[in-house]
Amino acid sequence: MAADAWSPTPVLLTVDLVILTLREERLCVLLVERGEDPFRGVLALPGGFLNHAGEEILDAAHRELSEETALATGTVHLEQLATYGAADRDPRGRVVSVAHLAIAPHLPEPVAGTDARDAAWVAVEAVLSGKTALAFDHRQIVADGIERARSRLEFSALATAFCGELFTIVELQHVYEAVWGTELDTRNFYRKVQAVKGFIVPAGSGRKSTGGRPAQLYRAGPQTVLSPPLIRPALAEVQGNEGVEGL
Amino acid sequence: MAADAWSPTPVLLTVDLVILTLREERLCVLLVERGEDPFRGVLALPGGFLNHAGEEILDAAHRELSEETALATGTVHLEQLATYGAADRDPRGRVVSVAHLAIAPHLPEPVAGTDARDAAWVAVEAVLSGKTALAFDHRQIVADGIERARSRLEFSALATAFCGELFTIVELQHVYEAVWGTELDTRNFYRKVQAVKGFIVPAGSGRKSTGGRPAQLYRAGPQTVLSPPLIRPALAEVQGNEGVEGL
DNA sequence: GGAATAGTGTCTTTAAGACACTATCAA
DNA sequence: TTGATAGTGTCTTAAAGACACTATTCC
Repeated sequence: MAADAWSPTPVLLTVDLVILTLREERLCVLLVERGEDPFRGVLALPGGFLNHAGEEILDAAHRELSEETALATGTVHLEQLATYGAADRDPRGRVVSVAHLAIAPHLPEPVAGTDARDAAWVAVEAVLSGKTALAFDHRQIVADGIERARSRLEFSALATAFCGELFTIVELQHVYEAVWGTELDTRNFYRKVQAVKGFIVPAGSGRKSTGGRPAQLYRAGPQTVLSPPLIRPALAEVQGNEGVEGL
Repeated sequence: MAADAWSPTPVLLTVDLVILTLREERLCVLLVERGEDPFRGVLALPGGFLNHAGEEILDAAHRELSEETALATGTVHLEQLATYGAADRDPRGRVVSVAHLAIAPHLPEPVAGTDARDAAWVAVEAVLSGKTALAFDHRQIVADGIERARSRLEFSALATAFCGELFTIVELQHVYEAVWGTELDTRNFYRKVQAVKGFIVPAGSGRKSTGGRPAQLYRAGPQTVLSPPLIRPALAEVQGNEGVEGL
C-alpha cells in the first residue's frame, strides 16, 4: 500500500490533444466547443477522461483522436507532449491532463464530435495571440505543442506526417514554412532534403498536373532522425517581437 | 461535472526523480532501496505520492528532491520529463507517475532518505545495461532522462548545472564527455564554448592549483539557449550497437 | 628541470546562405 | 506562346573536425 498515516490523494486523469494540420498552407489546430460546464461554449482542445480504470493513456489519446478526426489511427503521428496539473486549472477539482501532440495530413473538413460538439480548425496564430480564447490552460498547451512540432521538424522526419502518402518536395517545403512561420529558399531546400539519407524516397513521377510541369513524387523514407538536421533559421535576436498581431 | 453515465476513474499520482550528477567523471543517477512492498529491497528512483490534494506537481518534485539531496532548491535544475501510466506498471493499482529530470553539481555522498531507505549513486551504464535492476518501469524512465539530458546539453546551457558556481572549461568538457559518453577534442571544445555568446562568463583566475597551471574560472552566463549549439558527434551509423554491454 | 595541468592556432572539409535561371506541361 | 509550376548550379561564408605544441605553476 501507500505510506504511513495519510493516504495518497486520488486525482482525475484526462488526455488532451493538440492536433495540428495544414489547411491552405496555414498551420491549424483542431478545437471543439465545449458542450458542458465548466467553460460551456468556449473552445477547447479535444480530449476527455480515461474510459475505464484499465485504459492506457496512449490508447485513450488514440481513441479521442479517432473520435475527432475519423482517421485511420495508424496514419497519424501521435506522441506524448507534457502533463499539466496545476491545482487550480480545473474548477471541478484536481484534474491532471496528459497532453499529446498529433500531426495529421490535411483534413478538408472537421468532423463533428461524438457528442454533438462543434469542431473547427483554427489558425494557430489566432490562438497564440490570444485572439481566440481557450478553456482551461489549453492556450499554453497549444503553445507547447507548436514549439514541439517546430523543433521536431528540425531533427526528425515529422514533416512527412503533415503530407499524404505521396507528396512533392514543394509540398514538404510548405509544411516547413507553415510550421516555422518563415519563408525558405527553394533551391537550398531541395538541396538539403535530398542530402538527408532516408528522409524521402522517390515514388515515380505521378499524376496531378495542375497546369505546370508535373512534380516528382516522394514518400517518407525509413529514417526518422534527420542527419544532417534541417535547422530552422535563427529568429535574428528575438527582442520584442512576440505575439504582436492583428487581434 | 464529468460526462454522462459513467464517472471518470480516479488514479493515484506520483512524482519520480531522475537525479543526475557527475562522480569521478562518470554520470550517475541517484537510486534508493525501497523499504516497502511492492519491490521491497529493490532499487528505485526517489519519488512519492503528492502530499495533499492541493500540492503542485512541480512542488512535489522539489520536495522529493530536497528530501533526497538536501540541496538548496534553487541550485538544482529541475524539469518535467514525461508521464508514465501503463495500467500494469504498479501492482497496487492505477498509479501514474510524472517523472522529472534533475541535474545536480557533484554531491560527494548520498544523503540517507527520510524514511531510512538507503540512497546510492549508481553509474548509469549499470542501469542502462540491466546490470542493476530497478523497480517498476524505472529503468525506462532513467533511459529517457539520460537521453533528455544528452539532448539538452546540445542546445541549452544545462551542462553548467552539473558544475558548482565556479568551474573551469576542462570541468565543463568532462561534463559533456561523461553525459555523451564520448571523448572531445580539447582545442575544438575551447573554441566552441567560447564562441557561444552568454554561455559562460569569466570569473577571474582563482585558486585551486593542483600542481599545474592554474585554470581560468567561469560561471554560467545569462544565456540558456546555445547558439550555435554544441552538436554531439554522430554515433557513426547506428546499426546494432544497442545496450550490448557487460551484464 | 620535471611533472602536471591549462590553454592555444591552422588547415581542410562540410554545410549554410544568397542568388536567377531553365524545364515541362496545359490551355 | 503564354501562364503556371518544378527543378537546378555556383559562389561565398561559417562552422566542424583533425591535429601538436606552448604556458604556467609546484615541487
